[in-house]
Amino acid sequence: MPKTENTEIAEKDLDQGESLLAKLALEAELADYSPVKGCMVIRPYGYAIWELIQSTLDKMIKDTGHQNAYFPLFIPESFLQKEKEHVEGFAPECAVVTYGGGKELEEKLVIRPTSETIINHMFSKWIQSYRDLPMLINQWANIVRWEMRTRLFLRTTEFLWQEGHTAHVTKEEAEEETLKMLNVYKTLSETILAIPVMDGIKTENQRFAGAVTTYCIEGLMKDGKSLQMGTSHYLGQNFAKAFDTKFQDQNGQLQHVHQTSWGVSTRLIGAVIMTHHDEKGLKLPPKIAPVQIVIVPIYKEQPDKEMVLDKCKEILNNLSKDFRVKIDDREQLSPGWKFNFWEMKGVPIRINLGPKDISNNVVEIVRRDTGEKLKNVQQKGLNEYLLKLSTEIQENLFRQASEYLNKNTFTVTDQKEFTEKMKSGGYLICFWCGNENCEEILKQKTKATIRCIPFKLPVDQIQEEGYCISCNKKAKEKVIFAKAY
RNA sequence: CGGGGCGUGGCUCAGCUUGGUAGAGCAUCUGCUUUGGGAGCAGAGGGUCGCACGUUCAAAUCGUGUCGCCCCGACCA
Repeated sequence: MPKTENTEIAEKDLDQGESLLAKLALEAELADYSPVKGCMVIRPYGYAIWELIQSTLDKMIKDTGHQNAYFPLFIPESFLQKEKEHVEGFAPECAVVTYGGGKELEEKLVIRPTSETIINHMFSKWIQSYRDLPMLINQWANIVRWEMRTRLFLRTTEFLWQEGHTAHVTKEEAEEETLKMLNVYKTLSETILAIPVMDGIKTENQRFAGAVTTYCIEGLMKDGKSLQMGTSHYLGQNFAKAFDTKFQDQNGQLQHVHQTSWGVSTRLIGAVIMTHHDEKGLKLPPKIAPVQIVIVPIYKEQPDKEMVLDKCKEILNNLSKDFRVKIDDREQLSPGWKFNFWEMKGVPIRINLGPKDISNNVVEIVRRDTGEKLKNVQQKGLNEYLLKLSTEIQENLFRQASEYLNKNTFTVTDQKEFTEKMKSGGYLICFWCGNENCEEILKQKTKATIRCIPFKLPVDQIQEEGYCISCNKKAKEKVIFAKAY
């Protein structure tokens, strides 16, 4: 595989691709394969990451006025069929229950691939007047989509997510909501997961089945492929019409509501894995690290041991106020083994503590993001020091990922260059005439698809008009192409 | 659904071509020495070789079938 000049995409990453993802997820004990094909078990360490993402996002969702609720896993088959595009989009990947209680069911039950239909059914009951609007609901749930090909965290048959569903009086209000939540996702990704994203609009090809407009955030993974990390849809009145979700306005007129839906899933954990790692293993951003600091005691003989462990506990107690911290006091394992173990698990900060440090009232600190060893850090004021360091690591991971994104984003104007550059992955920005066929031709050639029509472009790329990368006709839209998961 | 790979102690795998008493490393247990970047020595326990049928005096090994998982492709808000 030829290495393009400006790219830092390592050849080994290109080769390993997803086996790298599986290796990291399995080794770091985030997940395991389940006995059921395409499904995975999220292990405690992986689930702890999810809980941290979840609690942060849950607060953001509530802070923007939404309330949590829960709707059933089973959806009557007839519901799905009420919206034409929706059923066409989802039918092939639905799991359907036909038996219950030992009898064949009168109406088959679809295991939710998403909940627009059943939620609209309820909305149409709950919404009568403009005074009932906006209705702002979120649910945390599991969903099932029968995918042909699965990958740990990135695409599994069952996965966990959050789906927001809102209903509004006007189109404008609903569109504003759609963009507001997309922006929440962007903030979550950048400030919590330390992953920079491209935000934009999906082309018709990739629009959510039943939506008017689909917006997305896309992240560039370390192997050069793009990952859709979140979507937000303006649904217009499509579902409202299908489910007769109407309200009476101030003039007494009946109108259909304007709706949105938006979601992110456990795929975000896959994004973290594929963005932050090196040959030693994961690098978890402090804000979602289940263990932010691990203390490794180092001792030789008995009197040392007790003294070292006591000191470790003392430090743990102090740090516990500000951090998720843990002592690895397993006796049978050598310090060296523990260093490698916690590095593989992605713990952002490690403290090595031995007799020498204790006699000098210092500790040795090792940063996971840079590998840097910080010797002789004073025990006095350690919390403040580590709070600062933790922030710095969080920011540094984001900075590194941003640099990577910038270095692997190119503007291309002719097809030869496109084909050549796409070999090594990354984002290619170019003009596109809007014809789906043009995208298809390039997809056949390079496997790349249009990820989105970006909201913002680098300053030097602002240009009113150009020529379609595929057919060379005049084009107004600039799009981002990439190979995708 | 097509192509490929795999299935052997808890884990990673060798053994299969050319049938002949099931192996290694790691892990576990015991003892001693160790512990600042994946510790050493000595000893011990643990497997009806995915399943079924067949060939054979004899099958982890050969044949047929079957089940499962993984990978690649087709598919995919």
